[in-house]
Amino acid sequence: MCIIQNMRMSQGVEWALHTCLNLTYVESGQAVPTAALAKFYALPPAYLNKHLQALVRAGILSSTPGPRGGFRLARRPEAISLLDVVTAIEGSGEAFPCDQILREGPGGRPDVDYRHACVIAGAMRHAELAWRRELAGRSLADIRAEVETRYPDTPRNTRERFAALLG
Amino acid sequence: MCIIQNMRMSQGVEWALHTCLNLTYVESGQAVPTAALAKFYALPPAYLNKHLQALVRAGILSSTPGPRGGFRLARRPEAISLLDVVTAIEGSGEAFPCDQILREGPGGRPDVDYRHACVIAGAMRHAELAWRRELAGRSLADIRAEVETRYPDTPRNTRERFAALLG
DNA sequence: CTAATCTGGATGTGTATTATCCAGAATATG
DNA sequence: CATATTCTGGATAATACACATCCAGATTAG
Repeated sequence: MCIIQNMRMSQGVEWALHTCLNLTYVESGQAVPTAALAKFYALPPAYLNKHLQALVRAGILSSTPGPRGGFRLARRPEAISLLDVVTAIEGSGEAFPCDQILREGPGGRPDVDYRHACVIAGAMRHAELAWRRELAGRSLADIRAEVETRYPDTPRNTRERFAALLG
Repeated sequence: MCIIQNMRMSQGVEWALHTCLNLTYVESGQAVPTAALAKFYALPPAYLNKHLQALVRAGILSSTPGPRGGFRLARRPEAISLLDVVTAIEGSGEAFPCDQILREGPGGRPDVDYRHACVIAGAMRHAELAWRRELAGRSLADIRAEVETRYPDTPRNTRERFAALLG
């Protein structure tokens, strides 16, 4: 009966955010392979690796092949925003798809780009900017600080799990 | 090569927003059938009708069956926000899908609802609230006023097109 | 040299979005 | 009252996309 749907970002965003956050607890210089990062949350390794590759392309992670290789943060946690991670996985395209239906409307002209001229598209873009601004204002370091305030065991738990997985 | 995707809302949102905006130009009391609303932008009538039904269920439009029937706004344009229309089509679910992967992590517990406990999920929700707030702050009347400032021909064009379609 | 690991392309699978059609109900008009 | 018009909602089909796997090739530690 209903066609109601949900604008959803891919689950990979969740994987990427948690994985990046965990990597802030790895002593710098040490790389973590896909297999260990996947086991951390029981994620499918091959597919998680695709997302890790996207994070490397975005300059958020760096990768090293070979034994003792894997992934590590490419920048300090203070310099990685939630928006950086979201954009790396989801792309920077707008959530409101302006198909420029005004072209077919009265007074519509084929030479006008209604993605810019349309007031509705502008309003939707404006709202998305507010969303991006919020995400850009929060770094992995901010998130980590809040986590440690609310769940003091997290650093120990995380490091122990990594130790076990890398053992 | 890439798995980069785009969080996208359905195209129906664009159809619904433009259609509702056009309906603000119809003299109240008059209903416009699906066929006319679809021709306005050369949209598929049967599918547009599904979206119109969703707008009726949301209390944004009211519908009348029979000859001279169709759809009209159920409230004044000042009382219909962009968020109302977006929610009617897209639903009110969150765009960030928290799959609670923390359950599988160190110290993860099956009895905790990580959609609330997870700091990352909270930050994503916070950003979405900023988006919703922007959309809730803009009414169809606001949009119409901005349209008329920038494109003074719009009221005449819209009414003429409706007159032609309603014959 | 060998084993470990990343990279990126090819491919498969299932779900969601897009779209159509039809039977049934409601109603204006003559 | 008969008829044509229009909405409603269910069934169904086509297409696109998200999710997932696998493999060959490149890189590097030991």
